[in-house]
Amino acid sequence: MVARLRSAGLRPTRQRIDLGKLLFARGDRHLTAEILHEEAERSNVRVSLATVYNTLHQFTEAGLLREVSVDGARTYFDTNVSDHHHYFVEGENRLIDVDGKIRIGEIPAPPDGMEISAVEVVVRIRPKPDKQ
Amino acid sequence: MVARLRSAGLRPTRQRIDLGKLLFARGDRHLTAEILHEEAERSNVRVSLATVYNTLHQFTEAGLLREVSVDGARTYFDTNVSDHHHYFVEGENRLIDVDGKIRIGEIPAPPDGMEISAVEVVVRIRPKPDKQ
DNA sequence: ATTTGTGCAAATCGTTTGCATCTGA
DNA sequence: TCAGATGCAAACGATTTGCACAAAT
Repeated sequence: MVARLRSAGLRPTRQRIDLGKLLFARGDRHLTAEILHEEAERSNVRVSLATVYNTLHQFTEAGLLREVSVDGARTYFDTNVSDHHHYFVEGENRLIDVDGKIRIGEIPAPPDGMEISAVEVVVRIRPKPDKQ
Repeated sequence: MVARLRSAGLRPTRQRIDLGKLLFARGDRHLTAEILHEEAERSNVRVSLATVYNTLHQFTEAGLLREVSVDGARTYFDTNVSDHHHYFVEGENRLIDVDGKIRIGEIPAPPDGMEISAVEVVVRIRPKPDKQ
Protein backbone atom coordinates (compact mmCIF):
# COMPACT_ATOMS: atom_id res chain seq x y z
CA MET A 1 0.00 0.00 0.00
CA VAL A 2 2.81 2.37 0.90
CA ALA A 3 4.39 1.96 -2.51
CA ARG A 4 1.05 2.28 -4.24
CA LEU A 5 0.32 5.53 -2.46
CA ARG A 6 3.78 6.90 -3.18
CA SER A 7 3.51 6.19 -6.87
CA ALA A 8 0.13 7.89 -6.88
CA GLY A 9 1.80 10.95 -5.41
CA LEU A 10 0.12 10.60 -2.04
CA ARG A 11 1.90 10.67 1.28
CA PRO A 12 1.51 7.30 2.92
CA THR A 13 -0.07 8.41 6.16
CA ARG A 14 -1.38 5.94 8.67
CA GLN A 15 -5.02 6.55 7.77
CA ARG A 16 -4.48 6.43 4.03
CA ILE A 17 -2.61 3.16 4.36
CA ASP A 18 -5.29 1.63 6.57
CA LEU A 19 -8.16 2.81 4.39
CA GLY A 20 -6.34 1.67 1.28
CA LYS A 21 -5.96 -1.78 2.75
CA LEU A 22 -9.64 -1.95 3.61
CA LEU A 23 -10.60 -0.74 0.16
CA PHE A 24 -8.40 -2.96 -1.92
CA ALA A 25 -8.09 -6.09 0.19
CA ARG A 26 -11.06 -7.82 -1.35
CA GLY A 27 -12.01 -7.65 -5.00
CA ASP A 28 -14.19 -5.07 -6.68
CA ARG A 29 -16.35 -3.11 -4.32
CA HIS A 30 -18.79 -0.23 -4.33
CA LEU A 31 -18.95 1.80 -1.21
CA THR A 32 -19.98 5.09 0.28
CA ALA A 33 -17.97 7.18 2.71
CA GLU A 34 -20.32 6.15 5.48
CA ILE A 35 -19.84 2.46 4.78
CA LEU A 36 -16.06 2.71 4.67
CA HIS A 37 -16.08 4.63 7.90
CA GLU A 38 -18.14 1.96 9.64
CA GLU A 39 -15.90 -0.72 8.24
CA ALA A 40 -12.88 1.12 9.59
CA GLU A 41 -14.41 1.33 13.04
CA ARG A 42 -15.19 -2.37 13.02
CA SER A 43 -11.56 -3.05 12.09
CA ASN A 44 -10.31 -0.80 14.87
CA VAL A 45 -8.96 1.68 12.39
CA ARG A 46 -9.37 5.11 13.89
CA VAL A 47 -10.26 7.71 11.23
CA SER A 48 -12.66 10.60 11.23
CA LEU A 49 -15.45 10.69 8.70
CA ALA A 50 -13.96 13.87 7.25
CA THR A 51 -10.74 12.05 6.55
CA VAL A 52 -12.62 9.21 4.91
CA TYR A 53 -14.19 11.74 2.55
CA ASN A 54 -10.86 13.40 1.88
CA THR A 55 -9.18 10.09 1.25
CA LEU A 56 -11.88 8.85 -1.11
CA HIS A 57 -11.62 12.01 -3.17
CA GLN A 58 -7.83 11.97 -3.22
CA PHE A 59 -7.84 8.34 -4.28
CA THR A 60 -10.30 9.18 -7.00
CA GLU A 61 -8.15 12.00 -8.32
CA ALA A 62 -5.16 9.71 -8.20
CA GLY A 63 -7.04 7.19 -10.32
CA LEU A 64 -7.24 4.51 -7.64
CA LEU A 65 -11.01 4.83 -7.40
CA ARG A 66 -13.85 5.78 -9.64
CA GLU A 67 -16.83 7.83 -8.58
CA VAL A 68 -20.26 6.61 -9.62
CA SER A 69 -23.26 8.88 -9.23
CA VAL A 70 -26.45 7.09 -9.77
CA ASP A 71 -28.54 7.73 -6.77
CA GLY A 72 -28.98 11.43 -6.19
CA ALA A 73 -28.51 10.93 -2.48
CA ARG A 74 -25.20 9.33 -1.75
CA THR A 75 -22.01 9.00 -3.77
CA TYR A 76 -20.53 5.61 -4.51
CA PHE A 77 -16.88 4.86 -5.03
CA ASP A 78 -15.86 1.89 -7.12
CA THR A 79 -12.57 0.09 -6.56
CA ASN A 80 -12.79 -1.16 -10.13
CA VAL A 81 -11.48 1.69 -12.25
CA SER A 82 -11.66 -0.15 -15.55
CA ASP A 83 -14.28 0.77 -18.11
CA HIS A 84 -17.47 -1.01 -17.15
CA HIS A 85 -21.10 -0.40 -16.28
CA HIS A 86 -23.47 -1.07 -13.40
CA TYR A 87 -26.72 -2.51 -12.31
CA PHE A 88 -28.42 -0.42 -9.69
CA VAL A 89 -30.71 -2.39 -7.43
CA GLU A 90 -33.78 -0.26 -6.81
CA GLY A 91 -34.96 -0.20 -3.25
CA GLU A 92 -31.71 -1.60 -1.95
CA ASN A 93 -29.53 1.22 -3.24
CA ARG A 94 -26.82 -1.20 -4.18
CA LEU A 95 -24.50 -1.31 -7.18
CA ILE A 96 -23.42 -4.44 -9.01
CA ASP A 97 -20.88 -4.60 -11.79
CA VAL A 98 -22.20 -5.67 -15.15
CA ASP A 99 -19.97 -8.56 -16.10
CA GLY A 100 -19.27 -8.50 -19.75
CA LYS A 101 -19.55 -5.75 -22.25
CA ILE A 102 -22.48 -3.59 -23.10
CA ARG A 103 -22.12 -2.54 -26.70
CA ILE A 104 -23.08 1.04 -27.33
CA GLY A 105 -23.72 2.25 -30.84
CA GLU A 106 -22.75 5.53 -32.40
CA ILE A 107 -23.46 8.45 -30.10
CA PRO A 108 -24.83 11.55 -31.80
CA ALA A 109 -22.24 14.31 -31.86
CA PRO A 110 -22.38 16.52 -28.78
CA PRO A 111 -23.05 20.24 -29.15
CA ASP A 112 -20.38 22.40 -30.78
CA GLY A 113 -17.22 22.92 -28.82
CA MET A 114 -17.97 19.96 -26.57
CA GLU A 115 -16.33 16.59 -26.41
CA ILE A 116 -17.35 13.36 -24.76
CA SER A 117 -15.48 12.63 -21.57
CA ALA A 118 -17.29 9.49 -20.47
CA VAL A 119 -20.29 7.33 -21.16
CA GLU A 120 -22.04 5.78 -18.19
CA VAL A 121 -24.71 3.18 -18.44
CA VAL A 122 -26.83 2.36 -15.44
CA VAL A 123 -29.17 -0.59 -15.70
CA ARG A 124 -31.83 -0.28 -13.04
CA ILE A 125 -33.04 -3.62 -11.81
CA ARG A 126 -35.69 -4.75 -9.36
CA PRO A 127 -36.96 -8.02 -7.97
CA LYS A 128 -39.16 -9.93 -10.39
CA PRO A 129 -42.73 -9.71 -9.18
CA ASP A 130 -43.88 -12.93 -7.47
CA LYS A 131 -45.79 -15.18 -9.79
CA GLN A 132 -49.33 -15.49 -8.50
CA MET B 1 -53.94 21.67 -17.28
CA VAL B 2 -56.98 21.00 -15.13
CA ALA B 3 -58.04 18.11 -17.32
CA ARG B 4 -54.53 16.77 -17.46
CA LEU B 5 -54.24 16.78 -13.70
CA ARG B 6 -57.63 15.16 -13.27
CA SER B 7 -56.82 12.36 -15.65
CA ALA B 8 -53.56 11.81 -13.78
CA GLY B 9 -55.60 11.40 -10.62
CA LEU B 10 -54.39 14.63 -9.06
CA ARG B 11 -56.62 17.30 -7.60
CA PRO B 12 -56.27 20.43 -9.66
CA THR B 13 -55.20 22.85 -6.98
CA ARG B 14 -54.12 26.36 -7.79
CA GLN B 15 -50.43 25.62 -7.24
CA ARG B 16 -50.45 22.39 -9.22
CA ILE B 17 -52.13 24.12 -12.12
CA ASP B 18 -49.69 27.02 -12.06
CA LEU B 19 -46.63 24.82 -11.74
CA GLY B 20 -47.92 22.52 -14.44
CA LYS B 21 -48.28 25.46 -16.79
CA LEU B 22 -44.76 26.62 -16.06
CA LEU B 23 -43.40 23.14 -16.56
CA PHE B 24 -45.15 22.24 -19.76
CA ALA B 25 -45.56 25.59 -21.50
CA ARG B 26 -42.28 25.39 -23.38
CA GLY B 27 -40.84 22.24 -24.87
CA ASP B 28 -38.61 19.71 -23.18
CA ARG B 29 -36.93 20.95 -20.06
CA HIS B 30 -34.69 19.73 -17.28
CA LEU B 31 -35.11 21.44 -13.97
CA THR B 32 -34.51 21.19 -10.29
CA ALA B 33 -36.95 22.08 -7.56
CA GLU B 34 -34.96 25.20 -6.82
CA ILE B 35 -35.10 26.37 -10.42
CA LEU B 36 -38.83 25.81 -10.73
CA HIS B 37 -39.37 27.65 -7.50
CA GLU B 38 -37.42 30.67 -8.73
CA GLU B 39 -39.28 30.59 -11.99
CA ALA B 40 -42.56 30.56 -10.13
CA GLU B 41 -41.54 33.59 -8.10
CA ARG B 42 -40.55 35.46 -11.22
CA SER B 43 -43.95 34.67 -12.70
CA ASN B 44 -45.71 35.85 -9.56
CA VAL B 45 -46.85 32.36 -8.78
CA ARG B 46 -46.87 32.00 -5.01
CA VAL B 47 -45.79 28.50 -3.95
CA SER B 48 -43.59 27.29 -1.14
CA LEU B 49 -40.48 25.30 -1.95
CA ALA B 50 -41.95 22.36 -0.06
CA THR B 51 -44.95 22.36 -2.36
CA VAL B 52 -42.68 22.50 -5.38
CA TYR B 53 -40.96 19.35 -4.14
CA ASN B 54 -44.26 17.66 -3.44
CA THR B 55 -45.64 18.59 -6.81
CA LEU B 56 -42.56 17.41 -8.70
CA HIS B 57 -42.75 14.05 -6.99
CA GLN B 58 -46.46 13.68 -7.50
CA PHE B 59 -46.09 14.57 -11.17
CA THR B 60 -43.33 12.01 -11.44
CA GLU B 61 -45.45 9.28 -9.90
CA ALA B 62 -48.29 10.26 -12.20
CA GLY B 63 -45.97 9.84 -15.17
CA LEU B 64 -45.98 13.49 -16.17
CA LEU B 65 -42.30 13.89 -15.33
CA ARG B 66 -39.24 11.73 -15.27
CA GLU B 67 -36.57 11.90 -12.61
CA VAL B 68 -32.97 11.89 -13.76
CA SER B 69 -30.22 11.35 -11.22
CA VAL B 70 -26.87 12.02 -12.63
CA ASP B 71 -25.24 14.50 -10.37
CA GLY B 72 -25.13 13.23 -6.85
CA ALA B 73 -26.08 16.64 -5.53
CA ARG B 74 -29.34 17.78 -6.98
CA THR B 75 -32.21 15.92 -8.63
CA TYR B 76 -33.35 16.84 -12.10
CA PHE B 77 -36.84 16.44 -13.45
CA ASP B 78 -37.36 16.02 -17.16
CA THR B 79 -40.57 17.10 -18.84
CA ASN B 80 -39.80 14.67 -21.63
CA VAL B 81 -40.98 11.31 -20.36
CA SER B 82 -40.24 9.40 -23.54
CA ASP B 83 -37.37 6.95 -23.70
CA HIS B 84 -34.23 8.96 -24.36
CA HIS B 85 -30.80 9.70 -22.97
CA HIS B 86 -28.79 12.70 -21.84
CA TYR B 87 -25.62 14.62 -22.12
CA PHE B 88 -24.43 15.98 -18.82
CA VAL B 89 -22.32 19.09 -19.13
CA GLU B 90 -19.54 18.80 -16.59
CA GLY B 91 -18.82 21.93 -14.66
CA GLU B 92 -22.12 23.50 -15.65
CA ASN B 93 -24.30 20.81 -14.13
CA ARG B 94 -26.69 20.99 -17.01
CA LEU B 95 -28.58 18.28 -18.86
CA ILE B 96 -29.18 18.17 -22.59
CA ASP B 97 -31.32 15.65 -24.42
CA VAL B 98 -29.48 13.42 -26.82
CA ASP B 99 -31.34 13.87 -30.08
CA GLY B 100 -31.54 10.64 -31.92
CA LYS B 101 -31.13 7.15 -30.72
CA ILE B 102 -28.28 5.57 -28.88
CA ARG B 103 -28.23 1.94 -29.79
CA ILE B 104 -27.46 -0.36 -26.90
CA GLY B 105 -26.45 -3.94 -27.49
CA GLU B 106 -27.51 -6.97 -25.56
CA ILE B 107 -27.33 -6.43 -21.82
CA PRO B 108 -26.00 -9.36 -19.81
CA ALA B 109 -28.77 -10.98 -17.80
CA PRO B 110 -29.21 -9.43 -14.36
CA PRO B 111 -28.78 -11.57 -11.25
CA ASP B 112 -31.35 -14.25 -10.53
CA GLY B 113 -34.78 -13.05 -9.55
CA MET B 114 -34.11 -9.58 -10.90
CA GLU B 115 -35.49 -7.87 -13.94
CA ILE B 116 -34.47 -4.75 -15.77
CA SER B 117 -36.66 -1.76 -15.08
CA ALA B 118 -34.77 0.88 -17.02
CA VAL B 119 -31.54 1.58 -18.82
CA GLU B 120 -30.08 5.05 -18.46
CA VAL B 121 -27.22 6.33 -20.50
CA VAL B 122 -25.46 9.50 -19.44
CA VAL B 123 -22.89 10.93 -21.82
CA ARG B 124 -20.63 13.28 -19.91
CA ILE B 125 -19.35 16.10 -22.04
CA ARG B 126 -16.97 18.98 -21.46
CA PRO B 127 -15.64 21.92 -23.43
CA LYS B 128 -13.00 20.96 -25.97
CA PRO B 129 -9.65 22.19 -24.73
CA ASP B 130 -8.54 25.37 -26.51
CA LYS B 131 -6.20 24.68 -29.38
CA GLN B 132 -2.88 26.29 -28.63
C1' DA C 1 -68.18 17.73 6.21
C1' DT C 2 -64.41 15.31 4.97
C1' DT C 3 -60.44 14.60 2.71
C1' DT C 4 -56.43 16.28 0.68
C1' DG C 5 -53.08 19.93 -0.12
C1' DT C 6 -50.30 23.85 1.44
C1' DG C 7 -46.97 26.86 3.97
C1' DC C 8 -43.82 27.48 7.31
C1' DA C 9 -40.10 26.44 10.12
C1' DA C 10 -37.56 23.00 12.11
C1' DA C 11 -35.35 18.65 11.26
C1' DT C 12 -32.57 15.46 8.55
C1' DC C 13 -29.00 13.60 5.67
C1' DG C 14 -24.86 13.49 3.17
C1' DT C 15 -21.02 16.19 2.57
C1' DT C 16 -17.74 20.15 3.22
C1' DT C 17 -15.16 23.54 5.76
C1' DG C 18 -12.42 26.23 9.30
C1' DC C 19 -9.11 25.82 12.24
C1' DA C 20 -6.09 24.08 15.88
C1' DT C 21 -3.18 20.20 16.30
C1' DC C 22 -0.35 16.53 14.72
C1' DT C 23 2.85 13.90 11.57
C1' DG C 24 5.77 12.34 7.79
C1' DA C 25 9.66 13.74 4.93
C1' DT D 1 11.50 22.25 10.31
C1' DC D 2 7.28 22.67 8.08
C1' DA D 3 4.21 21.60 4.24
C1' DG D 4 0.71 18.72 4.29
C1' DA D 5 -2.82 15.72 6.93
C1' DT D 6 -6.05 14.95 10.43
C1' DG D 7 -9.98 15.48 13.78
C1' DC D 8 -13.58 17.84 15.48
C1' DA D 9 -17.49 20.51 15.43
C1' DA D 10 -19.86 23.77 13.10
C1' DA D 11 -21.63 25.05 8.52
C1' DC D 12 -23.87 23.72 4.33
C1' DG D 13 -27.17 22.73 0.56
C1' DA D 14 -30.71 19.86 -0.94
C1' DT D 15 -34.59 17.62 0.54
C1' DT D 16 -38.14 16.03 4.00
C1' DT D 17 -41.23 16.38 7.80
C1' DG D 18 -44.67 17.89 11.44
C1' DC D 19 -48.34 20.37 12.11
C1' DA D 20 -51.80 24.17 11.96
C1' DC D 21 -54.45 26.21 8.42
C1' DA D 22 -56.79 26.39 3.86
C1' DA D 23 -58.97 24.68 -0.17
C1' DA D 24 -61.15 21.03 -3.14
C1' DT D 25 -64.80 17.58 -3.44
